Amino acid sequence: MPRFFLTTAIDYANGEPHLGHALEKIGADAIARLHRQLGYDVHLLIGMDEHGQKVAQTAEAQGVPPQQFVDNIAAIFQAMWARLGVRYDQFIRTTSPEHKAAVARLIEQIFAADASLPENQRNFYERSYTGLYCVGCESFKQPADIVDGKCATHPTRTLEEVTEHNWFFRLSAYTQRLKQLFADNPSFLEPESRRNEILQLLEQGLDDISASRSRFDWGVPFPRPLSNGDVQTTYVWFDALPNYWTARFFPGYADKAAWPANLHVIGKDITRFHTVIWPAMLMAAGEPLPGQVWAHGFISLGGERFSKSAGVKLTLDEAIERYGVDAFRYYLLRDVPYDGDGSFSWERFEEVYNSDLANTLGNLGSRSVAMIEKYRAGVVPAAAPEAELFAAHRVSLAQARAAVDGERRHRPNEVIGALMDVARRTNEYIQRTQPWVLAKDPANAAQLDVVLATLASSLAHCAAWLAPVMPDKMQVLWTQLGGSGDVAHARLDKPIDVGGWHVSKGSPLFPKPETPPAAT
RNA sequence: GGCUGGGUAGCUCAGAUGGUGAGAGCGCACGACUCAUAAUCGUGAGGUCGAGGGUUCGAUCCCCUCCCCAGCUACCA
Repeated sequence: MPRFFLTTAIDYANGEPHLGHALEKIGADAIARLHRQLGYDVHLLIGMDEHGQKVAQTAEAQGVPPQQFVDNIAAIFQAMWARLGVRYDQFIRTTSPEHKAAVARLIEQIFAADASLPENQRNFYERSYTGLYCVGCESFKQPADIVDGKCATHPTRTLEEVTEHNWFFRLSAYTQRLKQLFADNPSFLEPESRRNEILQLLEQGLDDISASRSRFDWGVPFPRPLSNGDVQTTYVWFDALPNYWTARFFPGYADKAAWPANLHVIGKDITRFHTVIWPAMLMAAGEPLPGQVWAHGFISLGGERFSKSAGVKLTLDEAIERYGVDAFRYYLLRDVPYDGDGSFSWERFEEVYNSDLANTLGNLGSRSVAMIEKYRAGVVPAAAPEAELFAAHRVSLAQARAAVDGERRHRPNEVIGALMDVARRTNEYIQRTQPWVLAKDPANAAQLDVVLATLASSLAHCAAWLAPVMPDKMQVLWTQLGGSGDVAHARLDKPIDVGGWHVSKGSPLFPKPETPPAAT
């Protein structure tokens, strides 16, 4: 059984989960579930990035010890993932002893490699860093952040020139090897638009980066002191990024999280870290590289962008409560192309819910089950589905397959599109064959058998393929059709035989709300 | 400023190595049907394919200029 180890970005424990977090996790969850149903041995890693100055500051502002603060945030995130049906296999936290020990291990691995290199080529070296420091932000500012000689966010403060002595990582030495990586393996980073940006960056050449910092201590102590004896704190690159690699050092995960991962799912804002710094670190440590980095787009709300640090304008609770978790997952995955940006609006949500879920899919389920009950006492005839219709269905399913692990991989919205084609085509088929007319004359019994078997089979495929998107609702549909057990165990790469299944009509899968929802 | 990708029906988008009538879904209008969640099916609506110029027998798709949008341009994560 092929394994598929995928990760999502670990979320910064500085606030509550919002729409942007949800998009990434739901997308990764759908990708993971699709792979499970295609027979992969899947390991989905999710977690929290809990160190750094901001977390320490926020905790202090709330008068809480930092560990207690991040424990609380982590619990909130995990509760949200549970609520959203995000089924991860491992939840990693950078404050875990296992992670901290493994970070030190990775750094030591690089030092070990350095031992055989001439001094001017060693990955880690000490250097003074001089920059303009904003007291307001408590961080160094880059030229882009500076307006008229002042920090853009604290224009009343004076920027101070501050010098720090740190451990540095010789990122500049990897420019050529990274170029080679992208030349040899273009799909290392997708989508292509993001890859182009990184290639451009590499053309400009890379600067070395800090590996340790002195101004905060909420983090992993850098394993080696500076020559002056100071022990500094491991900087974010060497603390957060390695979580994908340190996951296997947690008890019970040595095999499941065995390095390398097949896929890193990240937001487009952190592409550079994952496709330049992270591979360089791994090269320095002599570790294999992850299979692929997939940089998804963002979702906006009324034109305002969501990011990890943006304010919350829409609570996930509101979005979930409107039409239920599964409808929310469907809407996000269907309307936000994973390789592009999308926007959230209540009007659009309602439109998608009514059109796709209630009218096309939900109603197809209702009418099909009703007819099987009415005309065949609830038993799906053991006839072969109609050949021509299924030939068309198979084309759609092949497209869906390609959107999982084929040419168009990691595009859940295309899986959804293909299955909606199946549903629409099946509705047309009903209209064309008019089973209610066939049912009036017993001479048409064989023909009616074919039609009803075709409907049940079409729906079973919809349920199986859309289960990764809407786990609960598709389980209900599957059960209504008479499918046994867990729809999540239905294989997508094998035919589904529905002959003899006992259908049972329930309440509508996607009921329309009694009163129209409030406008945005 | 530099670089990259875009600007196609009301909305979200697909598409053509340049050539009979430019497509899909949704929304809308009209018609059909009744198995079904007043659902479904069919038909239609006529969008200067961002603006101007050029190449060509012919461009929305090629070239040039311009306008607009998004992203990237490296130590908050």
